[in-house]
Amino acid sequence: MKEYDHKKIEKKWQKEWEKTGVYEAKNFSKKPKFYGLIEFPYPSGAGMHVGHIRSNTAMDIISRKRRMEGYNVLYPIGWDAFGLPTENYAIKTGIHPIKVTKDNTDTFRRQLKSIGFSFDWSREINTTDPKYYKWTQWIFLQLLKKGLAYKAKSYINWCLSCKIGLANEEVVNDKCERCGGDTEKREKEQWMLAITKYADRLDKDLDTVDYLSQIKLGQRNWIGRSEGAEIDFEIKNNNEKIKVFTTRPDTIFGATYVILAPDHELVQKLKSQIKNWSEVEKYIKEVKSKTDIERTTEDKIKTGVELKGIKVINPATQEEIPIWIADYVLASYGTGAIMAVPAHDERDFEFAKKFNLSIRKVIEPIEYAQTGVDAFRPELPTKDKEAIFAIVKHWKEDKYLCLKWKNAPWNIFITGGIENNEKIIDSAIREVEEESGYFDIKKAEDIDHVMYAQFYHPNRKINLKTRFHTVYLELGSDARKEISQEEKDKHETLWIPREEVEEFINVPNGKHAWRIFQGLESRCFTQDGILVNSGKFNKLDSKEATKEIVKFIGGKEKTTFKLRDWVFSRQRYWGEPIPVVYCESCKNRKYNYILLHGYKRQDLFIPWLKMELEKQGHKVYAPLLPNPLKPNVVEQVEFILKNTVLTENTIIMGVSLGAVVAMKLAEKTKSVIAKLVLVDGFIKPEFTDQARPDVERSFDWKFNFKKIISKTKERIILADKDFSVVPEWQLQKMAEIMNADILYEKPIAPHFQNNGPEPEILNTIIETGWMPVSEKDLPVELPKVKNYQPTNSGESPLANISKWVNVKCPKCKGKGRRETDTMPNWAGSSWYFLRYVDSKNKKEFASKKNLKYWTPVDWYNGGMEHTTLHLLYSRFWHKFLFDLKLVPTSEPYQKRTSHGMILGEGGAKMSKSLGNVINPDDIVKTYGADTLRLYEMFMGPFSQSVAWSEEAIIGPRRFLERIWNLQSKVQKNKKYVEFEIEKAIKKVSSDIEEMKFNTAISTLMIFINEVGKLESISQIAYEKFLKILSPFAPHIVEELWQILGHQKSINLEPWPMPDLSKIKDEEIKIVVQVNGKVRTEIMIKIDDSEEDIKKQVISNEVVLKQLADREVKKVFYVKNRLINIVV
RNA sequence: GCCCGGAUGGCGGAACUGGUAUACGCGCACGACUUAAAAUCGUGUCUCGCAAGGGAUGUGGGUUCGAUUCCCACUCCGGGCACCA
Repeated sequence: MKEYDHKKIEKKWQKEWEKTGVYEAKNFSKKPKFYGLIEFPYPSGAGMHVGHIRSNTAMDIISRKRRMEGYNVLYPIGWDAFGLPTENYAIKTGIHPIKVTKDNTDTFRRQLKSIGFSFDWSREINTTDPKYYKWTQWIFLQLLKKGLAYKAKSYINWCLSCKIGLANEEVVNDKCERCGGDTEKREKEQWMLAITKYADRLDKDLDTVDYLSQIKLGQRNWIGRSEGAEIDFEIKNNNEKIKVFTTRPDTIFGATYVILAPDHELVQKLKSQIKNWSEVEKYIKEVKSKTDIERTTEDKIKTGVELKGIKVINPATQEEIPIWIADYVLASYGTGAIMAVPAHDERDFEFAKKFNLSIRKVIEPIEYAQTGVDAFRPELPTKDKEAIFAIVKHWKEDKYLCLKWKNAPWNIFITGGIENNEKIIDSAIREVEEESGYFDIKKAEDIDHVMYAQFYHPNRKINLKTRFHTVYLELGSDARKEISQEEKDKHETLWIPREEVEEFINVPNGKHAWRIFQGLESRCFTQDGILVNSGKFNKLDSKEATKEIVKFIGGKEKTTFKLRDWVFSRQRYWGEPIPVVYCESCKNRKYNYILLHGYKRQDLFIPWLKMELEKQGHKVYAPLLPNPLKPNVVEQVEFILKNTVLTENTIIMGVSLGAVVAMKLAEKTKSVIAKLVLVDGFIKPEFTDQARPDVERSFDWKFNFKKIISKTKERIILADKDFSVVPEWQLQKMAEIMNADILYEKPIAPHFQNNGPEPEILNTIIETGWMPVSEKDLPVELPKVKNYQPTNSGESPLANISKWVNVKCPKCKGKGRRETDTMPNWAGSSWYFLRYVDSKNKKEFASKKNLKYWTPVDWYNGGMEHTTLHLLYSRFWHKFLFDLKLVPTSEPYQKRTSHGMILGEGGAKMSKSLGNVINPDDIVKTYGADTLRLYEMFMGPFSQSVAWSEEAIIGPRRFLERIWNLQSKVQKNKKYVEFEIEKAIKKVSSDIEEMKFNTAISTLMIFINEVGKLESISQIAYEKFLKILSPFAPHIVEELWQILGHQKSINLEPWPMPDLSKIKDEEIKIVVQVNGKVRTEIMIKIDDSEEDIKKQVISNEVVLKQLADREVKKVFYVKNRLINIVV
């Protein structure tokens, strides 16, 4: 027997696998498919981190097991190579990022190969390869076409000394991470992606996937769905309204002022009416200059300024209330304005206290007893009652009078009902006298704390819904009357010292009242409760009241999200160029618009659009069409043709039936026209309102779509997603046969009938000047630059290359200017898993056939740090591609798990500066890849962070050596240790599925320890063992497999199924407990009856001794496990 | 401040769904082999106690015949978020 020489063995098998291509996935196969995915690495200059190996090995183990289980497995690899570190390195050294990337990926590739991962290297991808990013750019263009990519002003972090824009992660405590200098926020036009349009689905569809629960939670928190209402507050003596978003419409009667975000657009609009404008302006300036840190930490104390001279009307109370601006209200969330309800919101409460604003209570707390003997009994009637809670102080000591009830589980203060017309304080004094006998009251005070309780009263046998007023009483002396026997039977009275009261009181309401009384709890009550001071809504609970009140004040139920649109621009070099060209002349080109209304005159739609377009210098023809109430399409088409001329400068936009007229016009026009825009249009009459047969009969409903296409340069279909009259499939068919772009939107008013601007309509027809590069000209390749430093103006270094920047406009062929921003790192990684299924495709990002076969990803493992952003972004892109029918599923990943980090020795993060970085190459050299793999899987639970240990790695190495040495003990004819091996197979199989690799390995070790004690081992058992070890340590296993005389790779062997019948023991050991303490063990026959076992145990010597003469009260038997005797 | 994890021997950790706490590995100690050392193999290794027995899973309480596991309160460590109406 040779010695275990890991270097030789590992190299030998890595070569062999590469030669035979055993790990290459076959597109299409009769076998079931399995797609396992790891996050593709960023090839940094530091080389591979041992953490990469941990997660790669885990998926490798699963993939290898799946292959042996008969799956066609895809386990691909590639490089996420765009990004800052490489660019910063290029800035420092002047070496081209392409070269840096090439060197780094070469290192990574060599390192990954040295560990023996079963990647399909034939599908390797690289996000910086133009053949790859061509498709990243292509997806961006699709987003642009659908209106999901747009340019907007947004803030970037700007380093004053480096003079470059910084990513959020480069700003640490408001300082530049590179130079330590100051940073500020600068406004810049940036590309944005409208991920918020997918917020709802990104949230809801989490129900359909198998992600770890923390991951789902992380996603949900990030999306931040919150349901509430939008409510208008009218400004007095002005036509403006303040739109407010609130999740608590039930508290509106308590809204005593309104706050706008300092940068809310209304603030500027109201300037002329604001009497203290200079003060307001000063405040707005101050807020702008504050950094995030100042805003969020130092400034927990709230600041703000009243807008003097204007008031708004509270729509519920009709009161005039003041308007403030304050920076704790964010312009970016909800509507950028709130109604402040200081009595029921902590922040508003704090603000109101500071500025002396009025606080009005409109919700009183309620406690529902749900368990215990006083639980509410729905079958019994409920009585409403007013009552008191009396906190009574001792005449001398700091003690308080409490009652311990005898028939109910209550430790509580004195309570009692208020009788007719009785004053609250009088009622408290009377109750104290009745229940305790004390009557010398020195001081009495209503502390103005009211709360409800709904519970069952065991003495009175009814449900009560009681409103408790809290009263404080102080006794003057111990003077006490005799109390009735009836009271004595109900409860005992106790004096409890102040410190013990909170612990003693066991009714939540009582505890709450006490804490309020002690000043331990804020008087601001933020939960749901019962309404007061709310007019006709009094006595309703929050849930009921919310709906009613929204209806009453004409508000709108609305869901908002914390999620913000995705800032997609980077002023950097090393990223995908954004494939658009800016064309000034296209932006400024003036058109002749023809706007066509639908059935009846559409006053709501046309006027604002006409105004808007004319303001921009376009000519607009928007006639009232003949017979709008009995419309005839043919007649209307002729009317237009008679009254105006169609030229190549004409844009026709039709709404509803107007869209039909528009199509017919396009068919009839002599000159080609610029654009045809169809808003909620249709091509079949049965989808018009059935009450309008005249519309149906107005013409033959035949269209010459070929002609329409040839006569229009561009065709756009805009549809209200929720407008039910025209079904989605018809819109899609229209888009298909007219080769039109289709946009689904959620307009402000249904069917776009808002009487003010509908932003989506404007977006569709107003030219921004940003022209998409023609798809056939993709990719827009990154040009070579001399210097990677961003420009002084904050643009990317690309802006300096005039040859690259100055190009023809893709539309008018006039002078154009390329976008010099590049895409963020997240772009290429949002869809890379789709490319793997067809990585060399030149016509599509991946063929539908391959996508259909391989996607979704069955199992995706990655780091916890990527579970919010990367996962969300790629889910968004995937849903978008799904909507375009380009991918077969709406979710990209069926299952997502995550791994813990590997920390340096001692528990600190591995870093160059600490000098605790472990180079995997060294470990592979001294111990071998198999040892490294085993160690990383064995070191701790996979999902948790673990510190590296130089010492502990020897354990797995010794284990492998023991396995190696065991080969001399293998005997063909030996009876095999079936019990041990079958048990191991079962445990290892299930542990791998649960990613419990550490216990799987310990099972393998236990097996080897057991077998090592024997003289020899049967070949059958040894081979089975090698099979279940093979995913963990593939090299040594192949070698031993070959030594045993096998020709074919062990990879091609089937995964062993545990023979459960061999695991079952005839006789087993069970534990005998007396009073829960282990006393002895006995052997029983498996599945012996409880009776038999009891008999055996009772006569057991040890047990008899323990029992002494005590009587056996009870015996608990857990089948085949334990028996507990209670005496 | 909020959210999510975690806390078990000298160390990494194990324990199914509430049923023998400390599997497996490292380290350490002793022994065998050796002239010797390393390697290897064997034995031992939570703690108090001679033993019988008792005590230990961050702390305090609760539920239970029985709690590392469930509930309540708290402490410490790690990660994420930042006034989200």
